[in-house]
Formats: sequence, C-alpha cells, structure tokens
Amino acid sequence: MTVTLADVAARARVSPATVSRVLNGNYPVAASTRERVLLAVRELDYVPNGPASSLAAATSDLVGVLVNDIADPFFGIMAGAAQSAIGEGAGGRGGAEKLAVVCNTGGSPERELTYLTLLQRQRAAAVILMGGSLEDPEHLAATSGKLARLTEAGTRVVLCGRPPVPGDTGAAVLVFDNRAGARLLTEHLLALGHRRIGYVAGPADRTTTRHRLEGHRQALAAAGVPEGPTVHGPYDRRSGHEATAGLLARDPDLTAVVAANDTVALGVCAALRERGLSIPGDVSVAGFDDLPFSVDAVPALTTVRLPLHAAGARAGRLATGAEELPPGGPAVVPVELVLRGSTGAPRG
Amino acid sequence: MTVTLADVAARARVSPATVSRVLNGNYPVAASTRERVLLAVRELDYVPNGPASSLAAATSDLVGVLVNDIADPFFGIMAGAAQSAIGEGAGGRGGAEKLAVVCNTGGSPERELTYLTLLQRQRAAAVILMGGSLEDPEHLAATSGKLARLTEAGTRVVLCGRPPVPGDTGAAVLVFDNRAGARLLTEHLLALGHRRIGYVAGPADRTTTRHRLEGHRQALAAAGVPEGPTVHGPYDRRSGHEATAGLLARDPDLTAVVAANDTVALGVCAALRERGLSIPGDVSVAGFDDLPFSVDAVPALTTVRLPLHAAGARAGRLATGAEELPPGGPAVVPVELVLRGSTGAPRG
DNA sequence: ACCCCGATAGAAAGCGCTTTCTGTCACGGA
DNA sequence: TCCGTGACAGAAAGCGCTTTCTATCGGGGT
Repeated sequence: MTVTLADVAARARVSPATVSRVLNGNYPVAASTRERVLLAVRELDYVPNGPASSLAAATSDLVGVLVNDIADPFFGIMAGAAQSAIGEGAGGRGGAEKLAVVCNTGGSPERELTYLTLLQRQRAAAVILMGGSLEDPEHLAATSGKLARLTEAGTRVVLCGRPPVPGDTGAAVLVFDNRAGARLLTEHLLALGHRRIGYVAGPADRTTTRHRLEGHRQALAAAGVPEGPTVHGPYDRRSGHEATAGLLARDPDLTAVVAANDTVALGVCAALRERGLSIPGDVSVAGFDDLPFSVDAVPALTTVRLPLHAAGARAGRLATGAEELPPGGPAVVPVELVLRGSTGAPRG
Repeated sequence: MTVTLADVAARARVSPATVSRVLNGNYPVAASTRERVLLAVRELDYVPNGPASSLAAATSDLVGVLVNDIADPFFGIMAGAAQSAIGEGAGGRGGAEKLAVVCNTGGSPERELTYLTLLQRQRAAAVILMGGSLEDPEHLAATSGKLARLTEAGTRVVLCGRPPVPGDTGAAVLVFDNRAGARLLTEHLLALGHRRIGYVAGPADRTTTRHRLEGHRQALAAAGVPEGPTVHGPYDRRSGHEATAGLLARDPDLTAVVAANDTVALGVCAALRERGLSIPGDVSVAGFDDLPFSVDAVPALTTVRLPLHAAGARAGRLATGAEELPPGGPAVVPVELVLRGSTGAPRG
C-alpha cells in the first residue's frame, strides 16, 4: 500500500520517532541521521498521513475561509489575498505549510453553520468568515455559540468585513467602515447639487446593507434632504437592472442613484441607458467596492473603494497568528471615495 | 476537554462501537438504542474528530478544487458550481457531507504541486483541477506523476477546462472546445469584412492560450487572410490596455481585436477609447468566456460563451462519483458564439 | 580514574475513531 | 424441552503518527 513513516524508519535504520523528529524539526537530530532519513523519504516518495498527524498532534494545518459568494470578485479578491498571506506565513507546526481552503456558503446561514461544523470536525487551525452576515437573532446566536466552541477548541477565528457577533467569542474582527463610505458618497452627491437620490440596497437583514443605508441616511439627514426611494435586492446586475424601474416609478425626477455595489451599479446603468437616460447627464450613478471592472465601465464608476486585498491579507495574518489585533473591539478598516465619470452635477 | 465518542458512549450506556455504528449508519442498531445515542450526541454537543475518522477509515470527505485565480469570476463561477454540486451529492461514507474546498494556485505550478501534496496528505476523496495548465514538459511530468499517485491512493481526479496530462493517470477530463470557439469568433469577424485582426493572447505556454490561438489561425488560414499582430499577456484588464498600443504600433490599420478573455477585452476597449477610436465604428473588439459583466460593457461585448456553471457542476458530480464519464478520452464541452454590439463591419 | 551531564536515539503509550471478531439473548421449529 | 438462528451489542485490535519517558554514549570537571 502506501508508504508509512515506519517504512521510512526501516529504510533509514532508525526508529519511527526519529523520522517524526526529522520531519517536524522540533528536536535535535544529528546531521548524519537527518540526511539518512531525508534520503529515505525521497527514495520512497513518502507523503505523511495528514489525518494521523492531526490526530496525534491534536491540531491540523487547515485554515477555512468562508465566503458568501465565490463567484463575486469582492470575495475572490479578499479570499485570494488571505490565502496568499497564509501560504507565505509558512511555518506552522514544524514549518508545515497551512492549507487555506475557501468554502462557499452562498450566503446561506445553514451552509455557513454546516461548514463551521465540518471545519470543527477537521480541527481546523483557523477559520475566517468573510462578508456581511444575516442579522436574524436566532442565526446570530447559533453562530456565536459555534464560534465560541471553535475558539475553545483552539481554532483561531477571524471575522473580516463582518461585525462582531454577540457574546465574547474570542474572534479577531476586521470591519469596513461602510457607514462612513456611504456617507461620503452621499455627501458627494449632495455637494454636486442632487436632492432626489434613489438607493438600490443589498439584501435586507444583512449587516452590510444596513450599515451602508445608515451612512446614506446620516448624510441626507445632516443636509436636511428627504430620503428618496429605496429598493432591496441581491448583489447582482440583474437586481440593479430591475430595481431601476421601481425607483423611477416612485420618483421620475430622480437625478442620482446609489447602488449596493459596483455590480448592481452596472445593472442600473444598463437600465437607465435602455430608457434613453444619459449618465451622468440625466442621472448620476455611484457604486461601492471599486471592483476591477469599475474603472472600465462607461462612464467609469464613482464608487467607494474598500481595500479588499489589504484586508484579506490582514485577515490571513490574523488567522495564522502572524499578526495580533490590539484589544478593544473590532479594527475598523478605512474606505475611500473614488470620484469618476458616472457622477456629475444634475441638469439645470 | 472536547467531547469524544467514548463520552457519548458512556452517557448513552452503550459501547463506543455502537455509537460509531449509529453515526455512520452502516450496521443494524435497534431503534431504541439509536435514539439513546442520538440524544446523548445532542446533549453533549458532540462533534466527531475528523482526523481520527479519516485515519481509522482510511478516507476523508475533503474534495479539493484547484483554481488558477480565485479573484477571477471565470474560476469563481466554475468553483462555486462544483462546490454546490458536491454539497448536494450529500451522501459519502454514511451520508456524511463532503467538504469542498477551493485552493488558489495563482497559476504557479509549484503551488499547484504543493496543494496536490497537501491534499494527498489529507487523503482527499477527490481533486478537481480547473483551468489551463502550463505546457512545460517537466511540470507536466511532475503533475502526471502526482495525479497517478493520487488515483492509486483512491482519490478521484477530475480535470475541468484543462487537457489530459500525458500518461494514463485515470483522471476524468472535461475540456472546453476553445479551438472551435476561437474559430467561430474569427469567422464572424471575417464575415463582417475584417482583414486586419489583432490578437491579445493569454500567457504563452498555457494550453488555453494555445488552443484559442490555433482556432483563430485555422479560421484565418481557411479564408486565406494573413495573421495580424499578436501580443501575449496575463488575463487582466491591464494586459489588454497595454497590449493595444503594441498592436496598433505594429498595424495602425487594424479594424478588429480579439482578446484572450472578456477582462482583457475591457482593457482593450478602454485603450482604444483613450485614443479616440470608437467601438465598433473604428475597431471591433471581441472577448472570450462571457463573464457576467460583459453584457453591461459599452458597447456590450461580442464573445464566446463557455458554460462555466454547467461544466463546474459536472466536474463536481464527477468528483463525487455521482456521474461517470464514458470512456474514450476527454469529454468536450461545446461553446457558443454570442454576438453583441462590440463587433461590426469595418468602415469603408 | 570517577561521576555527572549534554546530546541523541529508541520504546512505548496513546490520539479518537472504525471494524472485525465474538459473544449474548430471545425466539421459533422439531 | 432443546438447539439452531437471527438480531444486536461489546471487546479489542489496529489506523499512522507524536511525544513523553528512558537509555546510551562520549566527554569534561575535579
């Protein structure tokens, strides 16, 4: 069958213990012995049995990265950055590389819990949850319990782009300043002179959706401008496309639309164009996230840039323990307003 | 510490063996006993130790999905579909759900081999490799050996969108008909009257790049039209943006540009616009893949649609064994030409 | 010359589960 | 009444590692 550590030991004429020590490098072994063992490893093409190691050592080198939608570059970029950071961190037990794996929850709370359980079974070294979560109290409680359990078992937990769950779960938390971003964006539109601003929000009940909406409202309130029509929908172009009709029906004199994210904004733009409205001549459009394609949209999208790459990498480092978060609540990641061609002063 | 199977057994007043049998459901257990065990499991919030199970049973429920670039929706869509298919397949040993994990190789052959070794260590149930590979003979040989080793060890291997590696590795192979797609696209441009067609190809040495280029050349040859300038680069918008200058320098009278994929095409469009060239008035542009944003480009991109979702899902089913491939070489996935606004007849 | 010590290496006891091999028991047929 | 026969359940032997605990050996201190 497969080559085991014992085979290597026999071939190198040493005890299994010695082979283990050579491989994990956490114990003095004479250079000559080490050479002999490594030679045997190469000759036999030995690959250690991961489950056996994990069982005996009571830890594994698996790091789980949970994302809401793997097909969305928003998550792809963050997850990729995290995975790189984790890979580079290299050293784990005995310098063994960590296996960063990304799991796609599809935004479903059940699947999220399932994956957490699966990772708990695997005794994962760390778990990173990326992206906003549902705000349903029941789900939050379940998640909170699960995360606490994981932390207890020695699994590091990192939340990236998601607010802390209730209860002290011992998780490291990184949140984007969505409120500030949305506020900046709306202030920009107000400064341009817009007074009738529509809003295509993300799915209701999601933290990210709520925060962005709150920032938007804060800016409006501060300026004494009444809130325009709001429509909720998923984070896809279709949502933006369909929502646009609803928005215009509720206020035909809209001069600007803020979208839940850039993908949605693209849908909004398409719908406006189909109605013969020009951007930003007739209606200004703004997105959120600054995904790679946003600069190539026509006109290029004004948006709020989230440092996805940096945040993902940081989450990765937190997961491997290469970085520690200062105590005292979540670390807030600043966001930045990016002005481009899709917003301008309203006509007249 | 953590709850073990023995704890559950004690609480349910049965032997560990019985608990195991209840959990894996592959042996007759009296209903009353089963109830008692399940109750104890719930009361203690028992989560089985994955490594221990894997060790004892000599298999795990991990399925690895290797992708070249997780931030690219091309891979995100396929990987997401595969993950769903695998999750739905449910039943594994004892109906245990499989953990589909995606690993980002970043297109690096070394990382790819590293991940394969890591998955081999974990005694993964299956491995799916997505996307074109390097054509370097040495790397192919190494990969081939690794895959053969995995297959021997009982891991199912699926190649999705990548040609078979040399040697009989026992892998199930799904390939996109890239040649035919590129041929159709170029034939379309030729039919519109284009005779000077530039080509922004993907990274040299990649199977996908070569196949698309071959299809392009076949069409040109069949029509007796000389090949235009070609530039190679990565699959990102920047590559398309930069390549455009080179293409125009080599042939200022270009009337059409074929891009390696839609993302690159976006970069090409941006560069053309910056030079004051209209699309498709002055230059037609075509992409490849039909990613979600392509329909919202301005003008909307003419492209070759790959059934990414369907192919990913099928790869997932092949990985779980829910579907078998008919013998006789790789299954060829058909592609489809999608005509949109970015291509038109050349001026004059 | 004796002893203690540092540097290595081996023996062996698990890690928590699966699974074969043995029971044990209640029952129906003879 | 006795025994064969299912239907269950327990005992125990690993799965392939890690890691204490223990043994060995060659020196340097006194």
